[in-house]
Amino acid sequence: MQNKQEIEINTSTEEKIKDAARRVFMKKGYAATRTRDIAEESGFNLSLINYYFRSKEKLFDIIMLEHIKMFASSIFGLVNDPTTSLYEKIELLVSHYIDMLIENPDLPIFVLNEIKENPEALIGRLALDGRQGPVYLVKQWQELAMAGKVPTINPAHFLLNLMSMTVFPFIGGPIFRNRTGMDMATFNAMMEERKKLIPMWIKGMMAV
Amino acid sequence: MQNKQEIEINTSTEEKIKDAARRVFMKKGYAATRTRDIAEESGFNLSLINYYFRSKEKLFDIIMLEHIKMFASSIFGLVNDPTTSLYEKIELLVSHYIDMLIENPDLPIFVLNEIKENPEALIGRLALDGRQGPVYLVKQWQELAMAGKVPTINPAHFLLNLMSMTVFPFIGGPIFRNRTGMDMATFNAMMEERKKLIPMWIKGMMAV
DNA sequence: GTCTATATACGGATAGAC
DNA sequence: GTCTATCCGTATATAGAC
Repeated sequence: MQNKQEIEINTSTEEKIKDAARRVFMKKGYAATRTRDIAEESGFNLSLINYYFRSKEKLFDIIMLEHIKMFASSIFGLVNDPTTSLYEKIELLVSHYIDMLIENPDLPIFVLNEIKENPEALIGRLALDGRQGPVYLVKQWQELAMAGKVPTINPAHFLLNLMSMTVFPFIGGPIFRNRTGMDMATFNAMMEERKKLIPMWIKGMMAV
Repeated sequence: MQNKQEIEINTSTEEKIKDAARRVFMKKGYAATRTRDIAEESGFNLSLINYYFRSKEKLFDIIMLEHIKMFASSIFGLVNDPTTSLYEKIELLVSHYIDMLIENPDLPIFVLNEIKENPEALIGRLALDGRQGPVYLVKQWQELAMAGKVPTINPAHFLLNLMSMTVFPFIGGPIFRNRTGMDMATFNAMMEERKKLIPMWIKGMMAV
């Protein structure tokens, strides 16, 4: 009787509420979300949110932590893989992020916005999850730099460009689609194209 | 007596409340902002907000409209100037935006986030302000394309890249600075560098 | 125009029945 | 575990004095 409920997978009430909360928080942000919205979205009663999660804030914390992990830690293995070249890493990074962003287009603006509103509480966790120690990707860059195979400008520019070109189209997506009259399917196809284009452009920038 | 107050410039109570509201809304977003915060920030009494603006929402609308205009309409003349080349337009655009973003680093995430939460209400206005009719910048691009001087991929990619590389560093700025331990002055200096780098990179991408 | 005091509504959280 | 009913703090908005 007691261990029966431990076996349950993703259809438990608790999990359903979390799923609903994820959707509502993502759409409206923390402050604009009412626990009543989450209850309605989940199909369960308002009081169950407090029964399972104590408070709106605790529920939000759990979900936010999951998102931050999704953003950061999933790429840890990738950038530390000694068997792939720097260029291959760039290709894999871009491809990985674009896949994730097509699935969750609202994720970046949600995370970045909540971090902006509450930096102390959230950036600390993000750092925790970034793991310490040297990243293999950085080593590879430094080797290229010493060999004079890479421009002398601050390498952070390239990292910024990589993230910019990958992530920003999703953040500006709603406006962009509105201004160009582009539908979602065409937009996503364009993002798929960018999996190959972005590494190519970055490569071009990095050529001395 | 009646026309005296028309001459007042930016030090009226109304304007001070608007300034305060701009700051608080920008920092916390619409939902998380309390009219009390605005009152406190302005140095005036809570009730004056309703006296001058009827409601929190109306005050927000006014400010948001100003921001959207700032974003969109200030570049109208620039992209329609027949006397500058396409490349010069890119340089001017990047330079213009980076200046604005150094002044108002929180502006993009604020505007993009509020638009995401309330697209119907806000995107319509943005379109209004975008003015109709052909943009000279687009004509110049098409001429280059017909002359085969530009790659065959969707030109929207370049527009996206331009905006991405210009705007995104400010959106991701807090995280970026935290991860790299970079201070604000160094960050801004890096953004200044990008005024020259971004047009150069875009030019490289556009070469066939 | 600007303030104090207050009406009114809303949202998070809990008590308690089932 | 899940529901109904309700409490209570907080936030917007307004009435009315000065």
